Amino acid sequence: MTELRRRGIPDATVARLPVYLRSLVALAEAGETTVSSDALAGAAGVNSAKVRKDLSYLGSYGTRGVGYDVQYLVYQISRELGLTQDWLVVIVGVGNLGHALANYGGFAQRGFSIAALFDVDPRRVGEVVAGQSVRHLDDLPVVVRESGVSIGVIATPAHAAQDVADSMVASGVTSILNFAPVLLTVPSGVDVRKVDLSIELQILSFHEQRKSAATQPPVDGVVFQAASL
Amino acid sequence: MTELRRRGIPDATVARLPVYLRSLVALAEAGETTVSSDALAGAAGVNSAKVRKDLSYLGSYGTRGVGYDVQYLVYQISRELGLTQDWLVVIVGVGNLGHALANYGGFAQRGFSIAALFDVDPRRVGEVVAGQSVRHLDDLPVVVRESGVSIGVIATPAHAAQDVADSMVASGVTSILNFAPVLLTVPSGVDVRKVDLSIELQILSFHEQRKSAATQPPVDGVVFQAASL
DNA sequence: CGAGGTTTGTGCACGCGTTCACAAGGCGTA
DNA sequence: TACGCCTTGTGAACGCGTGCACAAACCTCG
Repeated sequence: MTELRRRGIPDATVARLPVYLRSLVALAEAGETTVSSDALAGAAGVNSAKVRKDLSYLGSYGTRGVGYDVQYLVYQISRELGLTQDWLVVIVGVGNLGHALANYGGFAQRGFSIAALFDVDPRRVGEVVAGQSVRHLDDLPVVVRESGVSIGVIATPAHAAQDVADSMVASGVTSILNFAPVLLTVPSGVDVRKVDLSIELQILSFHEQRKSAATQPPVDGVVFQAASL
Repeated sequence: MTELRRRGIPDATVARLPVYLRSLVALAEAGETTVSSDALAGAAGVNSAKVRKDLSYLGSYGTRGVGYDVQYLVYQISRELGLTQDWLVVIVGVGNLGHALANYGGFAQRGFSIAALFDVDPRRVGEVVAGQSVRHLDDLPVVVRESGVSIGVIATPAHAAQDVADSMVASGVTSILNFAPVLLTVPSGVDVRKVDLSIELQILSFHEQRKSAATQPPVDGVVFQAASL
């Protein structure tokens, strides 16, 4: 922790780097060689000051009066995000979501390789999904250890997620992407990111309700109420 | 705009309310009648001060020295999130992800009903998914208008997403949940939430890289060791 | 070579969210 | 009723992220 000056990249910035990266790749494919912070901001949906400040955390890779070299920036962001190396990923739970994830092209595209797929349902074990034969969850520790898998994706029902996470962590997985609607408990040093479809919809519902409430006055009395659970 | 005191609920709080709700429902099913902010905080994975401050935005629903009534809090949060009414949802794109979303039980469970599924692929139109016959995207405006659909889910490839969003907005959809890896442009008044699997993995990759960088010097010191910390 | 135009990099102020810490208030018991 | 215990509700301080505004730096053109 001595010269970790450059390592102080804010989480908010890290979360935006992949967005910049995607925009930059698109620009590169469109034949653009340089891009200004303003143009990149437009493509990424943020303002230009934020782009410049974010990129400044990586170093001074721009040229005043000109902008940023697209290819070079693609490389620098990729390197910072660790995308210059391949990461091995295991997916546990080959239901509808697991299928979708296994077949999702965006993984391989960014250097994430699916090392193996797992399930506990005997009817699914052996099934071929995305070119891989689904293995039984019991094999997870062996695969993770022997292949050096570091990232695990949990696409199981909620009740199974914690056990799967424990098994992953015990086998050596240090980053987990969790799609199950439960709070995972993991040791410090293990990163967990959560994607919860139901929560996203509920947040939309909140804003949607405010919109309709805005069009008509706030009636005090109990007008109508639906199922209160 | 006079007594809109209660309407100033911070976004960060809104994003946590569904998490509290889920914990509270679980507590209710476990037979708990009251819960302290500390216990709820433990279940939701936050600290108790945050729970109390968040809940205070809804009103003073707790009892000092006792805690919160579980059932009552479930009702209040549900009401605030707009979950006491049913929301109609359309899903566009019935690929792997669309299938997963259509079959995801978490939707109906919280009062979200799938009004219709759409795709443009003639081979998919007519297919029955989750009890619904997939319709052609051309029918979207009619369905949205006639049924009063307010929420749209986009599970299409990136290149089709903006057109779908435009069509949704033109038909009356005012909230969009977007799974396509593109920035959607919509008129003000329309809410968009984005879920991007690839970005989540890249964020994990960033942290994963920092871990490995921390255990060995910048040069080739191949001293690999298991989970420290 | 100098002037003008353009764009980066960043110091600074502002605002939001988090956390602390404690007064206010309810409940049970004697 | 009075006392002690417990938990809420919230004022206030702190820290992080955002956005502004501008100096520094680079390019082009005359």
